[in-house]
Amino acid sequence: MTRSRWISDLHWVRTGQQPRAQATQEAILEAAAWLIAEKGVEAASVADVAARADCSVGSVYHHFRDKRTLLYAVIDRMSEQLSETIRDAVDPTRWAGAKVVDILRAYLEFSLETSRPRPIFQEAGVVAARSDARVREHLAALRGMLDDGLAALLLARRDEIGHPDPELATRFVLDQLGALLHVRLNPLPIPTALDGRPDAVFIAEAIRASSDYLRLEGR
Amino acid sequence: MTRSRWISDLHWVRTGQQPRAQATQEAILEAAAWLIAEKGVEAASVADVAARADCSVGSVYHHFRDKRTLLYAVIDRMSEQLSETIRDAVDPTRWAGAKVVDILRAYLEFSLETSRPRPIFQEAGVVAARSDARVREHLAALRGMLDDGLAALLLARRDEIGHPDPELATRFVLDQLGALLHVRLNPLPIPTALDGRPDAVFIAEAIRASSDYLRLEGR
DNA sequence: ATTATCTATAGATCTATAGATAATGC
DNA sequence: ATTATCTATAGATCTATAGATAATGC
Repeated sequence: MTRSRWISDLHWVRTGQQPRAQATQEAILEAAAWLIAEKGVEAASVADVAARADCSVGSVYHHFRDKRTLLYAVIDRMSEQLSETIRDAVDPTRWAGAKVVDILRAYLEFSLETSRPRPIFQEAGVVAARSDARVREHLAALRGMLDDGLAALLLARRDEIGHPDPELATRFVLDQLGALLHVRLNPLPIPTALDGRPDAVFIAEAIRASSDYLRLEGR
Repeated sequence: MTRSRWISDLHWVRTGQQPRAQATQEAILEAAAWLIAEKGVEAASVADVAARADCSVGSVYHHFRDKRTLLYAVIDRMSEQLSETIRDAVDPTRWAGAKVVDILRAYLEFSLETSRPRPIFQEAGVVAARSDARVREHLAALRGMLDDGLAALLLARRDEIGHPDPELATRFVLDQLGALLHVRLNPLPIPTALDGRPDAVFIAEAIRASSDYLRLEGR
C-alpha cells in the first residue's frame, strides 16, 4: 500500500508519484465532473468515467478507493478552487473606494461568468450531501465564507444603507441575490419568466431591487 | 389487454375497474412519491416502492408499464392537484379589493404552507425533465399558469406601482419571490443565512423588498 | 370469466477485485 | 523493483416478465 491522501478515514485517493499517474488522475476527475453534470451522479457509471478519461475501469479503482470516493474527490477539487476564489474576492483591500452597488454588481457578474460553464457543483453537492454530514458541513463552510465576507464588505459601508436594520437587510439581500443566481444558473425544469432576458437586464434589475430595498443613499 | 389511460404513446397506466385495484394503484403512487423525495428517483427501486405500498413487484408492473411510467404518473398526479390549486388561487374575483401587498403576502404564505410537507415535486420533476421534453413542457405550462395569473393580478393594480416599467418589474418581482421560495423550500446542501429565521421574518422582509422595488405608493 | 395479485427468475447493468502485462525510476 | 495500467470476471442489484394462484363480478 502506497501513501495516500485521506479525504476521510474510509475514502482515500492515491497520491501518484509518477507524473503519468497524476495525469490520469486529473483526467478521471475531469471526466467524472462532466459526466456528473450531464447525467447525474448515479447515471454516470465508473465505466463511463473510464471511457471518457480514456483509461480502464481498473485504473479508476487504482486511484480512487470506490465510486463514492471519486465523487468526494470531485467535490473536493472544485471546492478548493472555489474557496481560493472566494477568499480572494472578499479581501477588503481589493474594494477600497468601492460603493455598495459596485460590490453587488461585481458579485453578480462574477458569479454568472464563472459558474455558467461549470454547472457541476450543484448536482454533485446535492447528492453527496444527502448522505454525508461531512460534505454538508464542508459546503456550508464555503457558503459561510462567501456570505460573511460579502456581509462584512457591505456593513463596512453601512453609512450608505438607509434600511432600519442593516445587519438583517444585508443578510437578506445576499440571500435574495443568491437565490436569484441559483435559479438562473441551475435552470429548473420550470423556467422562470426572466430566463429569456439577457444577463444585462437581469443584473440591472437585481441591483435596482437591492438598492431600493437597502435604501442606498443618492439613488 | 385492458383499456388504459395513455400519458404518452409508450407510457400507459392501467385503469382499474375494481375498487381494490384503484386502491393499490393509489398506494403505489403514494409510496413512489415519498420514496422519490427521500432517496431520489434512481435510488428508489421498484422493489422498494412495492414494499412500501405493501404489494408485490408484479403488481406494480401490472399497473404501470415500466418504472419511467410510474415516475410520469407521480408527476402527473401532483401536477394535476397543483394546477387546480393555481387556477383557483389566481382567479381575479377572489381578489376583489385586495392590494398588491395582500396578493404577495398570500402567495408567500400559501406556498410555504402547501409545499413544505411535500418536497417531492422538485426531485421527480428535475429527473424526468432532464430526459423528456414533454415533461419539461408540461411543467413549464404549470409555471406559466402561476406566473401569468399572478402577473395579471398585479398589473390590474398598476396604479399602485411606481416602478417606471411595471411589466418588467412585475415579472422580476415574481421571479425574485419564486427564487427565494425555491431555495427556502428545497434547502440546498449549502444553507443560506436566512434559513434559520422564522417564516414571519422571511415573509416580512420579502414583502418589504418587493414593495420597495415596485415603489408601491403609500409605504 | 375476468381482473388482480404473488412468486420465482431471466437478463441487463454496474461496482469492485484479482491477476496478468506494461511502463517508469533507481 | 516499484508503480501504473489493462483484461476478464465474480457478485450484487435492479428492471421486467412468465406463469401460477387468488379474488372479484356477472
